[in-house]
This record gives sequence, structure tokens and C-alpha cells, in this order.
Amino acid sequence: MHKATEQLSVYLAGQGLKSTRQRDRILDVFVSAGRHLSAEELYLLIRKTDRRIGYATVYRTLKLLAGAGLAHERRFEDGITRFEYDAAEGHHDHLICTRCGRIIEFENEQIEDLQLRVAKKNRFQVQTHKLELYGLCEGCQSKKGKTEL
Amino acid sequence: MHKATEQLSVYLAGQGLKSTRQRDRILDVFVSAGRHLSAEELYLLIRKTDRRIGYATVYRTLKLLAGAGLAHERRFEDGITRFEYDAAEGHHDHLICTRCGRIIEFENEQIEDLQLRVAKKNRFQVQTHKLELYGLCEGCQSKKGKTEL
DNA sequence: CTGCAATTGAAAATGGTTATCAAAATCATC
DNA sequence: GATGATTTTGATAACCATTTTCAATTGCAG
Repeated sequence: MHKATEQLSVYLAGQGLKSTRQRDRILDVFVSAGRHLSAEELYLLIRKTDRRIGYATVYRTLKLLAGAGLAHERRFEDGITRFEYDAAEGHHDHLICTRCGRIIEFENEQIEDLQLRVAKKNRFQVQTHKLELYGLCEGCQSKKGKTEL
Repeated sequence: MHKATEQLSVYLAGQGLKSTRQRDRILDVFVSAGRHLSAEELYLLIRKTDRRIGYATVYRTLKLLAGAGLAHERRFEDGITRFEYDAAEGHHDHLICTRCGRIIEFENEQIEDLQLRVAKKNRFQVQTHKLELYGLCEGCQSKKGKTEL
């Protein structure tokens, strides 16, 4: 049992929820993918090895994982919600390639500090934040053509 | 004729598009509102004084205004697209109250610089960016209850 | 085991946004 | 002004990601 599966069990037990084959399977595929996935992408991945899991269950389980702190919900400019596995590491932001969809993560302490300073100046109490830089990744800068997003 | 109406005329003429009562009216109400509006909010505002303008036209016109540089499209975490009138001022970011929906704008040169530095380090060519701080505005910090977003 | 609450899957519903299309409006040209 | 090609409009249907519904199934405490 990986750390993630363990963490899910603990969460489910604590909430009086049930452990199911579907939930374990979805988490497993999700963690293995190791990248940002939309509900549909995950559904299709799971379908490859298990056709007995429904679309709605994938959506429901992703929400559940987000609640358990095992997944983070990200909504970028294309309007599709994506989830990323992120057990409990620190906050990070994203560089998003508008051509190939590639997502690069980064952390920057200085920017975070400046954000808090801005909030303070406006007497605003920050709960979460979101910083996204849209543009072309290295590989796409040399290519020609339309952007994807 | 305000500056915005003038600007729209010039844009329409330049693109071989037509000037219509609806477009002028929508722009006028939009600019007068002086705040971030969703298509639906704008539609309802317009309906108060002119019931002959359709829903679809409001959507189409907002897209048009965005193309003309008269409106900026913003998509926050609630999934609803909002537009803000912004003739040609510089880029700015947002503080968004998760309780009352209030939106405060801010600019911060230092953060922008750091963003470019991060991008450079990742050999990423930035096209646009988005920085949003979600939390409680001053007025909402003292209130109790559920958040709206 | 048993029983009941939680969960599932398939399908329908939802909600914001966009496409369709016939009718109406715009505008360059006469 | 009138004409006519082209654009725009409004009502409605379609779209599409996501959520809800609900009967059937499953997990698990007792």
C-alpha cells in the first residue's frame, strides 16, 4: 500500500466513508500518472485497464481526493478543471504553455512575500492565491502555428 | 460621444463591421457600470432600460469589445467569465473576496519583474499572466458565515 | 450473516456559453 | 432617399463540462 492509498484509507475512516475498489483504483491511476489530469483524461486512463468504473465516479472521487488533501484542483484558462496529485508539499504556481498545454511548476518565495505585502496594504486577508504565466515553453518557441488555448 | 464609443466606432470601421444600436447601448451600460460584470449581469442591467436586446447579443458584443481592447475577459475561480472595462491602462491583478465577491485591483511592478525572472529561468516566453489573491476583504473579515465562492 | 447506510453507474439534468437561422438592420453605392 | 449585398440580431437549440438522480450494488458494524 503506497503512502497515498494509506492516506486515503485514514481519511475515509475518519469521515465515516467507505473504502471501495473504485476509489483505490482511481487514486492509483491518478498518482501513477504523475501529472495534471482532467476528469476525462483520468477516466480514459482508467478505462484502459478497468471498464467497470463510471464517469461520474471519477468526478466524485476527484472531489473527494481534493477534500482529503490528496489532489489539488486547478482551473486554467481553457475552462477545464484539472487535478494534480500533491500529497502535502508547499504551494507552487504554474507556467502554462498555450501551444502544447505543458505545465511547469515553480515556487518563488519572494513573490509570495510581495503578495502578502499587497494584501496587507489593502487590509485583505488572503486565503489562497493563484499565479499563472501563460506563454510558450522552450520547445514551442521555435515551432509555428496556432496556439491551443 | 464618450471616448469608449468613439473607440468602438473606429474599431468597427477599421474591421469592416457595422455600428448598431445594440453595440452602442451595451458598451454604454458596460462602461457606466464601472465594475466587473458577467454577461448575465450586464444583460440584466440593460434589460432595465431596453428589453429589445437579446442575451446572445450581449455575449457576442462582450467578445467583440474584448477584441477591440475595450474590455478584458477575466475568469476567476467560480467559473463565470467576467468582463471589465479597461480602455488601455496597464496590466493589473486582483484581490477577490470569497465572501462578498468584491474585486480590488492592484499593480505591483516588483512582482511582474520576478515573474519575468522565473520565466526566463525556465526558458519560457510569457504572453500573459494572471495573479489572483482570494480571501476576505476588510468588511468581510468581521462578519460570520459561509463564503460565496 | 444481516441490515442499512454509503456508493456506484447510467442516464438525465444543469448552467454558462456558443451556434443556428430566418428576419431585420446597416451602409456603400446609385 | 432607394437598392441590395452583407452583417447583425434575437429566439432558440445545441454544446459540453460537470453535477444530480435514482435504483441497484456494495461495504462494514453489529
